[in-house]
Amino acid sequence: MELNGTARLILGMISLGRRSGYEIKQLVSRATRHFWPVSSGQLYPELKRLEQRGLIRGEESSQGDRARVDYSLTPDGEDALRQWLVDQRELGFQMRDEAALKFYFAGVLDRNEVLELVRARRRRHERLVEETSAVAPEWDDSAPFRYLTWEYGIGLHTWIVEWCKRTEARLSERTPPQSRERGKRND
Amino acid sequence: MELNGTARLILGMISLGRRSGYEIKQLVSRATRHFWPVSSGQLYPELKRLEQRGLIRGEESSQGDRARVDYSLTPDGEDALRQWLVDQRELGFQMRDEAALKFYFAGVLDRNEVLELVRARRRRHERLVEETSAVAPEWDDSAPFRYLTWEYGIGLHTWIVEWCKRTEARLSERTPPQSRERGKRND
DNA sequence: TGGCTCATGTAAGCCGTTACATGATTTT
DNA sequence: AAAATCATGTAACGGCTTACATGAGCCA
Repeated sequence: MELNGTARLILGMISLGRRSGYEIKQLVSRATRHFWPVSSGQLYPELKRLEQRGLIRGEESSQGDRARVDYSLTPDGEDALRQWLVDQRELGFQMRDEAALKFYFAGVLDRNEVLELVRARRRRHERLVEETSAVAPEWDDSAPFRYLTWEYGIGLHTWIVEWCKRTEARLSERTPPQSRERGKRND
Repeated sequence: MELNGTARLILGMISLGRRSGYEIKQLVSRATRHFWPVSSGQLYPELKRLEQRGLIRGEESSQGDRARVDYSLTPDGEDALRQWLVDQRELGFQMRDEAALKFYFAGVLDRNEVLELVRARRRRHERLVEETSAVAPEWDDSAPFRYLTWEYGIGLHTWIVEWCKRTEARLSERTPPQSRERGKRND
């Protein structure tokens, strides 16, 4: 009973209340996008597969207006979700951070180029903080996890912004513009 | 002249000095693994491709002992690397954080299960901090980026550990063990 | 001699992104 | 009337992981 990433997301999202594929996408873009993205190319086929496996059930909910299908968890689906949530195996964690990689190789660059790189990195996370701030959920005593997750996102990216500021300062105060020639190696 | 993720990594790694595939893997596992991983299944074929594209050049360097190939950048390779480094397009950034996703859906769990989840998350990042601490590079005035990147990793994961501690405290101090029945929805 | 590290690969398969397609309905 | 949003998909492709394979030297 293995669930891929998209399946986990779907089951979880539906456990928050019956939802259509489209609504899941919206909620993802407001809430989990930055630590668990999904694309329609993955979402809709996976909804079909989960229905065939009997973990979710879809019903037409087009009340007069647009055609659409709302899904809800079956008992098997609730079990599968729970099983995953309490699964003791190692929690997956991966990051792909192009700015960090570039920075690691920044020895090839001159001082201004490095600074520009760090500034771009800072802007990126400032934007992430802004975007996240814009979708603040209201506090709900019975469901604190949305809010705490939102706070986590804000805090994490704010920390990165601060790191960028400190690094910019350190790189700026460092001696004269010693632009090391290109191609020079240092093993 | 597009470079995929692995190609960027390879060019950068080789710019730090001529290296074999195996050495690149080692350096990755010590330095970039957490924000830019690579597997041999991707690495070795990509080395061949980059050589065919004329961006790197490999020579046998088996001095008596084992067979191995050391690669160095060609002028075209240096250009390609530089082009990527100063490229102004949006810097890629993605995270896949299973613990964060589980936490978002933690309404399904009872209080102790949530606490266990957060603790597992904390342990994960404590381990990351330890692992990173274990591979501290020495400071090098002419190449500060390795060190600064290392520090970044330590700082980031430490921040996450602290967030977990705060969250554990908040969840613990919160009222009596109100284990909400399963299956209950809150839309 | 058995196991570990060095060193380089291949094959299968999943997973996910991108881009495209369609059509209805609401808004400007 | 045009444009944006709602809503659901499909096809192609790339990238990456996993697992396996091989063989040579090193160390106990």
